[in-house]
Amino acid sequence: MRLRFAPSPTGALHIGGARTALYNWLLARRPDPGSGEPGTLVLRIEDTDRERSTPEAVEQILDALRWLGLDWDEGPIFQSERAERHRQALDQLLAGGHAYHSSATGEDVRAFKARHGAERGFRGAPEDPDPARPSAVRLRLPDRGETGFDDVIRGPIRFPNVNLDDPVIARADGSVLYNFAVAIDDLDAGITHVVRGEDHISNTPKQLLVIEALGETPPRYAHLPLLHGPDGKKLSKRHGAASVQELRDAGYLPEAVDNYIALLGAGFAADEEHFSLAELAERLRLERVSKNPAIFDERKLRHINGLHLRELATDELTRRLERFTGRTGLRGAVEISAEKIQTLAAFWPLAGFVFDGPSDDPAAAAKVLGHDGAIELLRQARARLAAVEPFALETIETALRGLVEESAVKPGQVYQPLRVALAGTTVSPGIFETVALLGREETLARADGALERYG
RNA sequence: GCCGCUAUCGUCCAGGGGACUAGGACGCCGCCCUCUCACGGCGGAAACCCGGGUUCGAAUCCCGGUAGCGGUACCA
Repeated sequence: MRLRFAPSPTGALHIGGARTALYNWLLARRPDPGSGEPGTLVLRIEDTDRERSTPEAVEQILDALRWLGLDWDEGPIFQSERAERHRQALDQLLAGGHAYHSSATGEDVRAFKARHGAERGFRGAPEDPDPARPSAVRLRLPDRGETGFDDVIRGPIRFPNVNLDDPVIARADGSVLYNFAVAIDDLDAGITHVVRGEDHISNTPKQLLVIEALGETPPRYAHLPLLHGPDGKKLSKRHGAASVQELRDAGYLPEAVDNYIALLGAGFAADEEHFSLAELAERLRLERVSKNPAIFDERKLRHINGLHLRELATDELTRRLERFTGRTGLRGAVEISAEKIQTLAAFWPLAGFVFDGPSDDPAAAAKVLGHDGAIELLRQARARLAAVEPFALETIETALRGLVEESAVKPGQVYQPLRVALAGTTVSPGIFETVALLGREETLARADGALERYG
């Protein structure tokens, strides 16, 4: 199996494009069910639009792919670097009478359809090339018969040739168009399976016709369903995150992103959905991929992210969190926060107080410390903590639970004022763990600070 | 308009002629656990687009309609 993926080099790696890349990668990274041989993955860059595909933009795409844990065996191959070969194939078609020069414009095509009916494909009149006035090149299509293929996911798809326009395959300036270039490149790279988005279904007959005119054998095609935003429309910025880069910035783990986007359309049995890349590669079966478009649901991504996050060893999670936040010395706080966060971004709002001091949340203070007896209980908690020996998790817990029992109050009446004194907020990691991490000196200082301010 | 693809809970997936009283997950609601928030556990509400046909029997197969989406460039 030889596969390829060809992201648009516009800087942002769209989530749909990421899934296409991932599926190709998964398919290539496990032994072919038939031969037992591993597949080969070719990266192709469609970079003919110089405005959008700068070297920086291309590098951003590659970076996003690497972040997802994907690699490739050959490439990147730049479409722009293959101009000579494209020119040669074009000459071959021209010489063989499969293509012809045509200066027909979009206007001419519309006029043609007005005469022959909207469903009638455009057929142009061949013109002699005039060096003074270069013209575009169109592929000559047959009127009879149909062009079709057996989609691995969807089954047979057929297009009556009579409905297809003679496609322009080269511009007047000699540069070739995507549907021509990609067909040549797939052939030359020996691609056996083209796995891409559903938006390419109607491009397929054009590519097939090019390959046929060249007398070559086409690869197999599999068209993946598209990904949409929660409103059913094409996924875009206003849906929150539309690119892999945005997901990374939002604190998602690459293994969770891989897991979730692979699930959208994977058609796995419903009993499990928490997978590593290796497990995904083992299970993915193109024939089972769903045919309907999926809606990207960030809430489910969060859930799966939480699963992968809690699976990380503390040291590894610490490493990632330190890189994400740009801070160091986070390990202790990570240890007591890990089970409470779903994304990397959730860590600092939960545990940042350990390093930056209690956050200033007057509403929380008023709500908790304003209660009858809260200040007094905080004072007593402070006193007990001052006397705890040694200052460790178990002894701290014993001391505070003792206070709860002896005061005959609900646990929260002791813990919440203390929490607000230490963290500034009503939500934090476990109170005993927080006290132990802060240490006696810091804990007492913060308790004193709260007593002074609100007492 | 034309060409094409698709149609099961709000969402993602199972189920592909009888095992369907349609299953799981996310989300939502309730309860339990509990120092807050999470995690975890238990329970609940929630779907076969519509109409024909085939068949003893249709969510499942066929046809039509409708809807959604994609394409319709001298873009990729």
